[in-house]
Amino acid sequence: MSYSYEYPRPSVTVDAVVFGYDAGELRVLLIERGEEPFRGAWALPGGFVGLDEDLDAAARRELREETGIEPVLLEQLRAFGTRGRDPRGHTVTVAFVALVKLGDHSVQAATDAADARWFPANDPPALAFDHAAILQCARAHMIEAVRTRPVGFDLLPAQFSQTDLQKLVESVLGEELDKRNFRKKLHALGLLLPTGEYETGVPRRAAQLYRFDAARYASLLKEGFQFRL
Amino acid sequence: MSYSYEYPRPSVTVDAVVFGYDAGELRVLLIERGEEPFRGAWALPGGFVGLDEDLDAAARRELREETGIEPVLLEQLRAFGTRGRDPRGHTVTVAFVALVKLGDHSVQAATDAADARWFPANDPPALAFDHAAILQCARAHMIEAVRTRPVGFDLLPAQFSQTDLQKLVESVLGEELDKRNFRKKLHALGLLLPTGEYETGVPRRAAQLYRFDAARYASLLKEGFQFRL
DNA sequence: TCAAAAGTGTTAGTGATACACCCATGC
DNA sequence: GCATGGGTGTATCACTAACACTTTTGA
Repeated sequence: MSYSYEYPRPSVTVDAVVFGYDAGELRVLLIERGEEPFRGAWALPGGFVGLDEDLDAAARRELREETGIEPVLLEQLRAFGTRGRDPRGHTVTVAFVALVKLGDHSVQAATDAADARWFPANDPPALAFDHAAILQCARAHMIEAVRTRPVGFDLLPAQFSQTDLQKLVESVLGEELDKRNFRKKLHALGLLLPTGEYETGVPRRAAQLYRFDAARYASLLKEGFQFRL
Repeated sequence: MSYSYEYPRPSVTVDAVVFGYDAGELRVLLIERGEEPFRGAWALPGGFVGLDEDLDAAARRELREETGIEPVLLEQLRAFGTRGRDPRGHTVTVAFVALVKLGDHSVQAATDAADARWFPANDPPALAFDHAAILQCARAHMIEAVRTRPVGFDLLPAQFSQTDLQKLVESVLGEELDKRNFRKKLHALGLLLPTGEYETGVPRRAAQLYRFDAARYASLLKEGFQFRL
């Protein structure tokens, strides 16, 4: 007996909602389940927590194993533990949200994932377990996050135009924003550095590219600064 | 064998940070542990999740059993699963925040709680496990909550003065607010109904008492209203 | 020369902040 | 009559929201 508890217990899993951004659309990474239950269905990547494993370490490990992705930003959403959410028996899952720059990663399914692909976050396929509810919760989390933290900088490539960032924010919020007001706020924050480079290959005037001033953001945070778009 | 999984697994517990408000101070309900580990230490009420039990049901059950309290408002904070947080073996706990009107409840310790008492939330005793970190997280949650949701109405008696509410908000935020501005915002929200009754037994002009217009708040919420103080 | 997006300022309104005095009451 | 908090309004400032045209470029 490897446990010191005598109690019967629910199982513990982690699931990750991995968001990326591509072609003007927020995307979510899903795997096709290669094992029962829900074999052949799409699901969030995730799996069982090891006996002596931190929750976030477990989430990273499952992500790596099932999809080949190593996210920079991974944060906990919350736990889901409704009775009956897993047909195999009572299972509590701790859901995480991860953000990745899509260009930095090519996904490759492995272990118990038959396939791994990006889907539109706002129009996903049917999902296994209660993963639709978890995704829904993660999208609500993103709406909050995109306004109060510079998450756009984790989703976009290192260099991006102001319009790129605006389109991303709009696609998360599901509403359009005024270009001039958006840029005014952006410049007021003082977190954008022009790189001196420009878009290429566009059939119109090329936009200035910027990068995120992470050092300045870190120092502003220490002074109690609150990001808000 | 009562499990259908072959995996070794962490244990799952729930812990509740129960906040009340009394004598101008935010308070937290703690129990004195009657069992090892940490016997005799103060801790958050909580315990093991039953094999087929919803997380919030488990939290309510543990609260009832250990302290006699049945909170109206109970919401999940997040899961804590750092390796080594429980000396008995890897244990994941899902923490909840509950708000109660102190006058409605008298606490009484039971089951594995030797004692149950209210402590100042901002100056608690040393706590078992990682409960100090959980409490810290719950306090941060309250700071956010008190600004964006009418939580004051869950902590105060049914009738209260504007000053009561302001003092509560101030004690959660840890900063003082301007009386006139506070009242202006409060009235702008339109959620306070004067009851026509007044404070009694105070050696000065008695303050008008109000109650929270819960029906109006519910209907405002449906229209996409966002509470903010 | 056309299409498509880049870039750029002003105004009006709304909400936030700062601030001080008189009033009612109980002792 | 005095001490205590109850109750009230105004002026300023900052931020938000609404709004349209010219410029650059590639095809």
